[in-house]
Amino acid sequence: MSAAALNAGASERLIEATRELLWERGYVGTSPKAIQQAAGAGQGSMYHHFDGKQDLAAAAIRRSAAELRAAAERVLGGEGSAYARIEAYLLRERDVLRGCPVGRLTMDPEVIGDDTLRAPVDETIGWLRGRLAEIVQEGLDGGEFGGESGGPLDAGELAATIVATVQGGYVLARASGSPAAFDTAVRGLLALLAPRTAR
Amino acid sequence: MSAAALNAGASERLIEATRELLWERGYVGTSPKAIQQAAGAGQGSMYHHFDGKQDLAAAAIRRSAAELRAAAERVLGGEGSAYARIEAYLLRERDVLRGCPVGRLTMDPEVIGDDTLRAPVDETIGWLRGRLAEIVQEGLDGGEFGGESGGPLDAGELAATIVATVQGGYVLARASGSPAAFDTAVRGLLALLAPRTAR
DNA sequence: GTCTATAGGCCGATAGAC
DNA sequence: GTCTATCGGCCTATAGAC
Repeated sequence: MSAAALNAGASERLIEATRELLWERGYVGTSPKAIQQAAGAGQGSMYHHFDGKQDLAAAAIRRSAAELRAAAERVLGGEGSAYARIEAYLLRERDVLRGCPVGRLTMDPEVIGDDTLRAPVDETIGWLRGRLAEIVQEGLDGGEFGGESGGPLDAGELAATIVATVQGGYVLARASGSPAAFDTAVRGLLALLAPRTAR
Repeated sequence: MSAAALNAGASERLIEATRELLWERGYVGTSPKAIQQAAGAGQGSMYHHFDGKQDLAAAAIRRSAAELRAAAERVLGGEGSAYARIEAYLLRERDVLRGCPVGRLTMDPEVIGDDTLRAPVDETIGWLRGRLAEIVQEGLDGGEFGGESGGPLDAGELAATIVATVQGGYVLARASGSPAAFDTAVRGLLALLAPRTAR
Protein backbone atom coordinates (compact mmCIF):
# COMPACT_ATOMS: atom_id res chain seq x y z
CA MET A 1 0.00 0.00 0.00
CA SER A 2 1.18 3.55 -0.65
CA ALA A 3 2.59 5.65 2.17
CA ALA A 4 -0.31 8.05 1.82
CA ALA A 5 -2.84 5.28 2.15
CA LEU A 6 -1.36 4.11 5.42
CA ASN A 7 -2.31 7.35 7.14
CA ALA A 8 -5.60 7.75 5.36
CA GLY A 9 -9.10 6.85 6.49
CA ALA A 10 -10.35 3.31 6.46
CA SER A 11 -12.35 3.81 3.27
CA GLU A 12 -9.24 5.00 1.47
CA ARG A 13 -7.12 2.16 2.80
CA LEU A 14 -9.73 -0.37 1.76
CA ILE A 15 -9.78 0.94 -1.81
CA GLU A 16 -5.99 0.87 -2.05
CA ALA A 17 -5.75 -2.62 -0.59
CA THR A 18 -8.41 -3.82 -3.01
CA ARG A 19 -6.57 -2.26 -5.94
CA GLU A 20 -3.41 -4.16 -5.10
CA LEU A 21 -5.13 -7.47 -4.47
CA LEU A 22 -7.20 -7.17 -7.65
CA TRP A 23 -4.01 -6.48 -9.58
CA GLU A 24 -2.23 -9.47 -8.12
CA ARG A 25 -4.99 -12.04 -7.72
CA GLY A 26 -7.97 -10.85 -9.75
CA TYR A 27 -11.54 -10.54 -8.54
CA VAL A 28 -12.21 -14.24 -8.07
CA GLY A 29 -9.01 -14.65 -6.06
CA THR A 30 -9.60 -11.70 -3.76
CA SER A 31 -11.61 -12.17 -0.57
CA PRO A 32 -13.06 -9.51 1.73
CA LYS A 33 -11.07 -11.03 4.55
CA ALA A 34 -7.80 -10.60 2.67
CA ILE A 35 -8.73 -7.01 1.84
CA GLN A 36 -9.50 -6.22 5.45
CA GLN A 37 -6.22 -7.65 6.65
CA ALA A 38 -4.23 -5.76 4.02
CA ALA A 39 -6.08 -2.55 4.84
CA GLY A 40 -5.89 -2.98 8.59
CA ALA A 41 -9.66 -2.62 8.81
CA GLY A 42 -12.28 -4.79 10.41
CA GLN A 43 -15.29 -6.39 8.78
CA GLY A 44 -17.69 -3.89 10.27
CA SER A 45 -15.64 -1.06 8.84
CA MET A 46 -15.62 -2.50 5.36
CA TYR A 47 -19.35 -3.19 5.27
CA HIS A 48 -20.06 0.25 6.71
CA HIS A 49 -18.23 2.02 3.87
CA PHE A 50 -19.16 -0.32 1.04
CA ASP A 51 -22.10 -2.51 0.11
CA GLY A 52 -19.87 -5.55 -0.25
CA LYS A 53 -17.07 -7.03 -2.28
CA GLN A 54 -18.53 -6.05 -5.62
CA ASP A 55 -19.12 -2.43 -4.61
CA LEU A 56 -15.62 -2.07 -3.20
CA ALA A 57 -14.09 -3.71 -6.27
CA ALA A 58 -15.99 -1.30 -8.49
CA ALA A 59 -14.49 1.66 -6.62
CA ALA A 60 -11.01 0.14 -6.85
CA ILE A 61 -11.31 -0.60 -10.56
CA ARG A 62 -12.54 2.91 -11.33
CA ARG A 63 -9.53 4.35 -9.55
CA SER A 64 -7.07 2.05 -11.31
CA ALA A 65 -8.68 2.99 -14.61
CA ALA A 66 -8.31 6.71 -13.89
CA GLU A 67 -4.70 6.23 -12.88
CA LEU A 68 -3.79 4.25 -15.99
CA ARG A 69 -5.37 6.90 -18.15
CA ALA A 70 -3.48 9.69 -16.40
CA ALA A 71 -0.17 7.83 -16.64
CA ALA A 72 -0.66 7.17 -20.35
CA GLU A 73 -1.64 10.75 -21.06
CA ARG A 74 1.46 12.06 -19.29
CA VAL A 75 3.53 10.31 -21.95
CA LEU A 76 1.23 10.53 -24.95
CA GLY A 77 0.50 14.21 -24.43
CA GLY A 78 4.21 15.08 -24.38
CA GLU A 79 6.52 16.62 -26.92
CA GLY A 80 7.92 15.13 -30.08
CA SER A 81 6.82 13.39 -33.25
CA ALA A 82 4.03 10.86 -33.30
CA TYR A 83 6.60 8.07 -33.48
CA ALA A 84 8.55 9.53 -30.57
CA ARG A 85 5.49 9.73 -28.33
CA ILE A 86 4.43 6.19 -29.15
CA GLU A 87 7.97 5.00 -28.55
CA ALA A 88 7.99 6.81 -25.21
CA TYR A 89 4.70 5.13 -24.30
CA LEU A 90 5.98 1.68 -25.21
CA LEU A 91 9.31 2.14 -23.46
CA ARG A 92 8.02 3.84 -20.35
CA GLU A 93 8.88 2.23 -17.04
CA ARG A 94 6.48 -0.50 -16.09
CA ASP A 95 6.31 -3.11 -13.41
CA VAL A 96 6.16 -5.66 -16.23
CA LEU A 97 5.85 -8.84 -14.18
CA ARG A 98 2.84 -7.44 -12.33
CA GLY A 99 1.03 -6.97 -15.60
CA CYS A 100 -1.64 -4.40 -16.35
CA PRO A 101 -3.99 -3.61 -13.43
CA VAL A 102 -6.84 -3.01 -15.85
CA GLY A 103 -6.19 -5.44 -18.71
CA ARG A 104 -5.63 -8.24 -16.23
CA LEU A 105 -9.26 -8.04 -15.16
CA THR A 106 -10.52 -9.05 -18.60
CA MET A 107 -9.52 -12.64 -17.83
CA ASP A 108 -11.80 -12.70 -14.82
CA PRO A 109 -15.21 -14.19 -15.66
CA GLU A 110 -16.94 -12.40 -12.79
CA VAL A 111 -15.63 -9.03 -13.99
CA ILE A 112 -16.57 -9.64 -17.61
CA GLY A 113 -19.96 -10.95 -16.54
CA ASP A 114 -20.80 -7.89 -14.44
CA ASP A 115 -21.56 -4.68 -16.33
CA THR A 116 -20.65 -2.45 -13.40
CA LEU A 117 -17.21 -4.01 -13.12
CA ARG A 118 -16.54 -4.38 -16.83
CA ALA A 119 -17.58 -0.87 -17.86
CA PRO A 120 -14.53 0.97 -16.49
CA VAL A 121 -12.25 -1.67 -18.01
CA ASP A 122 -13.89 -1.36 -21.41
CA GLU A 123 -13.88 2.44 -21.27
CA THR A 124 -10.22 2.60 -20.33
CA ILE A 125 -9.02 0.28 -23.08
CA GLY A 126 -11.34 2.05 -25.51
CA TRP A 127 -9.99 5.45 -24.53
CA LEU A 128 -6.40 4.25 -24.92
CA ARG A 129 -7.09 2.86 -28.38
CA GLY A 130 -8.72 6.12 -29.41
CA ARG A 131 -5.94 8.28 -27.99
CA LEU A 132 -3.27 6.23 -29.72
CA ALA A 133 -5.25 6.30 -32.97
CA GLU A 134 -5.20 10.11 -32.91
CA ILE A 135 -1.45 10.13 -32.58
CA VAL A 136 -0.93 7.45 -35.21
CA GLN A 137 -3.13 9.45 -37.57
CA GLU A 138 -0.90 12.49 -37.01
CA GLY A 139 2.04 10.32 -37.92
CA LEU A 140 0.35 8.94 -41.02
CA ASP A 141 -0.61 12.44 -42.14
CA GLY A 142 3.00 13.47 -41.72
CA GLY A 143 4.25 10.45 -43.62
CA GLU A 144 5.98 8.99 -40.60
CA PHE A 145 4.82 5.41 -40.82
CA GLY A 146 5.44 3.81 -44.18
CA GLY A 147 4.01 6.86 -45.91
CA GLU A 148 6.85 6.55 -48.37
CA SER A 149 5.51 3.28 -49.71
CA GLY A 150 1.94 4.59 -49.64
CA GLY A 151 0.65 1.49 -47.88
CA PRO A 152 -2.88 0.96 -46.61
CA LEU A 153 -2.13 1.67 -42.97
CA ASP A 154 -5.12 2.41 -40.75
CA ALA A 155 -4.73 4.45 -37.57
CA GLY A 156 -7.40 2.56 -35.65
CA GLU A 157 -5.87 -0.77 -36.58
CA LEU A 158 -2.36 0.25 -35.64
CA ALA A 159 -3.60 1.65 -32.34
CA ALA A 160 -5.21 -1.70 -31.55
CA THR A 161 -1.99 -3.47 -32.49
CA ILE A 162 -0.01 -1.23 -30.15
CA VAL A 163 -2.34 -1.84 -27.20
CA ALA A 164 -2.44 -5.56 -27.94
CA THR A 165 1.34 -5.79 -28.07
CA VAL A 166 1.59 -4.20 -24.65
CA GLN A 167 -1.11 -6.41 -23.14
CA GLY A 168 0.33 -9.51 -24.77
CA GLY A 169 3.83 -8.48 -23.77
CA TYR A 170 2.79 -8.92 -20.15
CA VAL A 171 1.67 -12.46 -20.96
CA LEU A 172 5.03 -13.34 -22.52
CA ALA A 173 6.89 -11.82 -19.59
CA ARG A 174 4.87 -13.64 -16.96
CA ALA A 175 5.08 -16.93 -18.84
CA SER A 176 8.87 -16.75 -18.96
CA GLY A 177 9.25 -15.13 -15.57
CA SER A 178 11.28 -12.29 -17.05
CA PRO A 179 10.49 -8.73 -18.17
CA ALA A 180 12.83 -9.24 -21.14
CA ALA A 181 10.09 -10.88 -23.21
CA PHE A 182 7.97 -7.73 -22.94
CA ASP A 183 10.85 -5.62 -24.21
CA THR A 184 11.48 -8.01 -27.08
CA ALA A 185 7.90 -7.77 -28.30
CA VAL A 186 7.97 -3.99 -28.01
CA ARG A 187 11.23 -3.72 -29.95
CA GLY A 188 9.70 -5.80 -32.74
CA LEU A 189 6.73 -3.47 -32.95
CA LEU A 190 8.90 -0.36 -32.89
CA ALA A 191 11.04 -1.75 -35.70
CA LEU A 192 7.92 -2.26 -37.80
CA LEU A 193 6.67 1.23 -37.00
CA ALA A 194 10.01 2.94 -37.42
CA PRO A 195 10.05 5.79 -39.92
CA ARG A 196 11.32 4.52 -43.26
CA THR A 197 14.17 6.99 -43.10
CA ALA A 198 15.42 5.27 -39.96
CA ARG A 199 15.62 1.82 -41.50
CA MET B 1 -17.00 -31.29 -22.66
CA SER B 2 -16.30 -33.06 -25.93
CA ALA B 3 -18.53 -35.87 -27.11
CA ALA B 4 -15.63 -38.31 -26.78
CA ALA B 5 -15.02 -37.31 -23.18
CA LEU B 6 -18.60 -38.05 -22.24
CA ASN B 7 -18.14 -41.73 -22.99
CA ALA B 8 -14.61 -41.93 -21.65
CA GLY B 9 -13.37 -43.09 -18.28
CA ALA B 10 -13.61 -40.93 -15.21
CA SER B 11 -9.95 -39.92 -15.38
CA GLU B 12 -10.41 -38.68 -18.91
CA ARG B 13 -13.61 -36.83 -18.08
CA LEU B 14 -11.93 -35.17 -15.10
CA ILE B 15 -9.06 -33.89 -17.24
CA GLU B 16 -11.42 -32.52 -19.86
CA ALA B 17 -13.64 -30.85 -17.30
CA THR B 18 -10.61 -29.30 -15.65
CA ARG B 19 -9.33 -28.02 -18.98
CA GLU B 20 -12.60 -26.21 -19.64
CA LEU B 21 -12.90 -24.76 -16.16
CA LEU B 22 -9.27 -23.63 -16.14
CA TRP B 23 -9.87 -21.95 -19.48
CA GLU B 24 -12.96 -20.15 -18.28
CA ARG B 25 -12.20 -19.41 -14.63
CA GLY B 26 -8.46 -19.94 -14.10
CA TYR B 27 -6.84 -22.02 -11.39
CA VAL B 28 -7.88 -19.85 -8.45
CA GLY B 29 -11.48 -19.82 -9.64
CA THR B 30 -11.74 -23.57 -10.20
CA SER B 31 -12.73 -25.84 -7.32
CA PRO B 32 -12.53 -29.63 -7.09
CA LYS B 33 -16.25 -29.68 -6.48
CA ALA B 34 -16.98 -27.80 -9.70
CA ILE B 35 -14.68 -30.15 -11.60
CA GLN B 36 -16.41 -33.22 -10.20
CA GLN B 37 -19.85 -31.91 -11.09
CA ALA B 38 -18.78 -31.01 -14.64
CA ALA B 39 -17.12 -34.40 -15.07
CA GLY B 40 -19.96 -36.37 -13.50
CA ALA B 41 -17.51 -37.94 -11.08
CA GLY B 42 -17.54 -38.17 -7.31
CA GLN B 43 -14.91 -36.96 -4.88
CA GLY B 44 -13.57 -40.43 -4.24
CA SER B 45 -13.08 -40.92 -7.96
CA MET B 46 -11.17 -37.71 -8.39
CA TYR B 47 -8.84 -38.34 -5.45
CA HIS B 48 -8.31 -41.91 -6.59
CA HIS B 49 -7.03 -40.84 -10.01
CA PHE B 50 -5.19 -37.69 -8.98
CA ASP B 51 -3.28 -36.47 -5.95
CA GLY B 52 -5.44 -33.37 -5.71
CA LYS B 53 -6.37 -30.16 -7.45
CA GLN B 54 -2.81 -29.23 -8.34
CA ASP B 55 -2.01 -32.63 -9.82
CA LEU B 56 -5.17 -32.68 -11.89
CA ALA B 57 -4.60 -29.12 -13.06
CA ALA B 58 -1.07 -30.05 -14.14
CA ALA B 59 -2.43 -32.86 -16.30
CA ALA B 60 -5.05 -30.57 -17.81
CA ILE B 61 -2.55 -27.80 -18.54
CA ARG B 62 -0.13 -30.21 -20.19
CA ARG B 63 -2.89 -31.40 -22.47
CA SER B 64 -4.02 -27.89 -23.39
CA ALA B 65 -0.41 -27.04 -24.12
CA ALA B 66 0.00 -30.03 -26.44
CA GLU B 67 -3.22 -29.18 -28.20
CA LEU B 68 -2.30 -25.55 -28.76
CA ARG B 69 1.04 -26.61 -30.17
CA ALA B 70 -0.54 -29.10 -32.55
CA ALA B 71 -3.13 -26.58 -33.72
CA ALA B 72 -0.47 -23.95 -34.38
CA GLU B 73 1.76 -26.38 -36.22
CA ARG B 74 -1.09 -27.46 -38.49
CA VAL B 75 -1.18 -23.89 -39.82
CA LEU B 76 2.47 -22.89 -39.52
CA GLY B 77 3.74 -26.08 -41.15
CA GLY B 78 1.51 -25.60 -44.17
CA GLU B 79 2.21 -24.40 -47.67
CA GLY B 80 3.02 -20.92 -48.88
CA SER B 81 5.35 -18.04 -48.25
CA ALA B 82 6.44 -17.06 -44.76
CA TYR B 83 4.01 -14.15 -44.85
CA ALA B 84 1.19 -16.42 -46.00
CA ARG B 85 1.73 -18.88 -43.19
CA ILE B 86 1.90 -16.16 -40.55
CA GLU B 87 -1.21 -14.60 -42.02
CA ALA B 88 -2.96 -17.97 -41.90
CA TYR B 89 -1.93 -18.36 -38.27
CA LEU B 90 -3.22 -14.92 -37.32
CA LEU B 91 -6.47 -15.32 -39.22
CA ARG B 92 -7.24 -18.87 -38.23
CA GLU B 93 -10.55 -19.51 -36.57
CA ARG B 94 -10.47 -18.91 -32.86
CA ASP B 95 -13.00 -18.75 -30.11
CA VAL B 96 -11.78 -15.21 -29.47
CA LEU B 97 -13.95 -14.31 -26.50
CA ARG B 98 -12.81 -17.40 -24.63
CA GLY B 99 -9.22 -16.26 -24.91
CA CYS B 100 -6.14 -18.47 -24.97
CA PRO B 101 -6.36 -21.58 -22.76
CA VAL B 102 -2.62 -21.39 -22.10
CA GLY B 103 -1.85 -17.66 -22.10
CA ARG B 104 -4.78 -17.04 -19.80
CA LEU B 105 -3.05 -18.96 -17.03
CA THR B 106 -0.19 -16.47 -16.85
CA MET B 107 -2.50 -14.08 -14.99
CA ASP B 108 -3.05 -16.63 -12.25
CA PRO B 109 -0.67 -16.09 -9.31
CA GLU B 110 -0.94 -19.70 -8.16
CA VAL B 111 0.05 -20.96 -11.60
CA ILE B 112 2.95 -18.55 -11.96
CA GLY B 113 4.08 -19.33 -8.43
CA ASP B 114 4.14 -23.09 -8.96
CA ASP B 115 6.92 -24.46 -11.16
CA THR B 116 5.00 -27.60 -12.07
CA LEU B 117 2.05 -25.59 -13.33
CA ARG B 118 4.02 -22.80 -14.96
CA ALA B 119 6.51 -25.00 -16.85
CA PRO B 120 4.12 -26.23 -19.56
CA VAL B 121 2.84 -22.68 -20.04
CA ASP B 122 6.36 -21.30 -20.40
CA GLU B 123 7.43 -24.09 -22.74
CA THR B 124 4.40 -23.64 -24.97
CA ILE B 125 4.78 -19.90 -25.38
CA GLY B 126 8.52 -20.38 -25.83
CA TRP B 127 8.01 -23.00 -28.50
CA LEU B 128 5.54 -20.78 -30.35
CA ARG B 129 7.93 -17.85 -30.32
CA GLY B 130 10.73 -20.04 -31.64
CA ARG B 131 8.59 -21.61 -34.34
CA LEU B 132 7.38 -18.23 -35.53
CA ALA B 133 10.92 -16.87 -35.45
CA GLU B 134 12.04 -19.63 -37.84
CA ILE B 135 9.33 -18.68 -40.29
CA VAL B 136 9.96 -14.96 -39.95
CA GLN B 137 13.65 -15.59 -40.60
CA GLU B 138 12.75 -17.43 -43.79
CA GLY B 139 10.74 -14.41 -44.81
CA LEU B 140 13.55 -12.01 -43.95
CA ASP B 141 16.04 -14.09 -45.90
CA GLY B 142 13.68 -14.00 -48.84
CA GLY B 143 13.23 -10.25 -48.54
CA GLU B 144 9.56 -10.55 -47.66
CA PHE B 145 9.35 -8.21 -44.70
CA GLY B 146 10.80 -4.81 -45.39
CA GLY B 147 13.96 -6.40 -46.71
CA GLU B 148 13.73 -3.94 -49.53
CA SER B 149 14.42 -1.06 -47.19
CA GLY B 150 17.17 -3.03 -45.47
CA GLY B 151 15.80 -2.28 -42.03
CA PRO B 152 17.06 -3.80 -38.79
CA LEU B 153 14.28 -6.33 -38.42
CA ASP B 154 14.96 -9.19 -36.03
CA ALA B 155 13.15 -12.52 -36.38
CA GLY B 156 13.01 -13.19 -32.64
CA GLU B 157 11.61 -9.75 -31.95
CA LEU B 158 8.97 -9.97 -34.65
CA ALA B 159 7.95 -13.42 -33.43
CA ALA B 160 7.46 -12.00 -29.94
CA THR B 161 5.41 -9.15 -31.38
CA ILE B 162 3.20 -11.61 -33.26
CA VAL B 163 2.52 -13.74 -30.18
CA ALA B 164 1.95 -10.63 -28.06
CA THR B 165 -0.53 -9.21 -30.56
CA VAL B 166 -2.55 -12.42 -30.42
CA GLN B 167 -2.48 -12.62 -26.63
CA GLY B 168 -3.27 -8.93 -26.30
CA GLY B 169 -5.95 -9.21 -28.96
CA TYR B 170 -7.88 -11.46 -26.60
CA VAL B 171 -7.67 -8.77 -23.94
CA LEU B 172 -9.10 -6.13 -26.27
CA ALA B 173 -11.87 -8.48 -27.38
CA ARG B 174 -12.90 -9.44 -23.87
CA ALA B 175 -12.77 -5.84 -22.68
CA SER B 176 -15.13 -4.73 -25.43
CA GLY B 177 -17.20 -7.89 -25.42
CA SER B 178 -16.65 -8.36 -29.14
CA PRO B 179 -14.25 -10.44 -31.25
CA ALA B 180 -13.92 -7.51 -33.65
CA ALA B 181 -11.21 -5.90 -31.53
CA PHE B 182 -9.02 -8.97 -31.93
CA ASP B 183 -9.37 -8.81 -35.71
CA THR B 184 -8.59 -5.12 -35.73
CA ALA B 185 -5.30 -5.62 -33.89
CA VAL B 186 -4.38 -8.49 -36.21
CA ARG B 187 -5.12 -6.46 -39.32
CA GLY B 188 -2.86 -3.70 -38.04
CA LEU B 189 -0.03 -6.16 -37.53
CA LEU B 190 -0.54 -7.76 -40.94
CA ALA B 191 -0.44 -4.35 -42.59
CA LEU B 192 2.89 -3.64 -40.93
CA LEU B 193 4.26 -7.03 -41.94
CA ALA B 194 2.87 -6.96 -45.46
CA PRO B 195 5.43 -7.43 -48.21
CA ARG B 196 6.52 -4.07 -49.51
CA THR B 197 5.32 -5.06 -52.94
CA ALA B 198 1.80 -5.37 -51.57
CA ARG B 199 1.67 -1.89 -50.12
C1' DG C 1 -17.39 4.27 12.58
C1' DT C 2 -15.74 0.06 14.33
C1' DC C 3 -16.22 -4.13 17.06
C1' DT C 4 -17.58 -9.03 17.94
C1' DA C 5 -20.75 -12.81 17.16
C1' DT C 6 -23.10 -15.66 14.22
C1' DA C 7 -24.66 -17.65 9.89
C1' DG C 8 -25.01 -21.23 5.99
C1' DG C 9 -22.26 -22.77 2.53
C1' DC C 10 -18.08 -23.94 -0.01
C1' DC C 11 -12.89 -25.06 0.14
C1' DG C 12 -9.53 -28.85 -0.44
C1' DA C 13 -8.60 -33.04 1.53
C1' DT C 14 -8.77 -37.60 4.13
C1' DA C 15 -10.84 -42.06 5.90
C1' DG C 16 -12.93 -46.12 5.42
C1' DA C 17 -16.91 -48.90 3.59
C1' DC C 18 -18.34 -51.30 -0.53
C1' DG D 1 -12.86 -47.53 -8.63
C1' DT D 2 -16.42 -45.17 -6.52
C1' DC D 3 -19.27 -43.96 -2.54
C1' DT D 4 -20.48 -41.47 1.78
C1' DA D 5 -18.97 -39.26 6.04
C1' DT D 6 -16.26 -36.07 8.20
C1' DC D 7 -12.77 -32.48 8.88
C1' DG D 8 -10.94 -27.59 10.08
C1' DG D 9 -10.98 -23.56 7.81
C1' DC D 10 -12.35 -19.85 4.74
C1' DC D 11 -16.18 -17.44 1.97
C1' DT D 12 -19.37 -13.39 1.96
C1' DA D 13 -22.37 -11.41 4.50
C1' DT D 14 -25.72 -9.82 8.38
C1' DA D 15 -26.90 -8.34 13.20
C1' DG D 16 -26.47 -5.73 16.99
C1' DA D 17 -23.48 -3.80 20.79
C1' DC D 18 -20.49 0.08 21.71
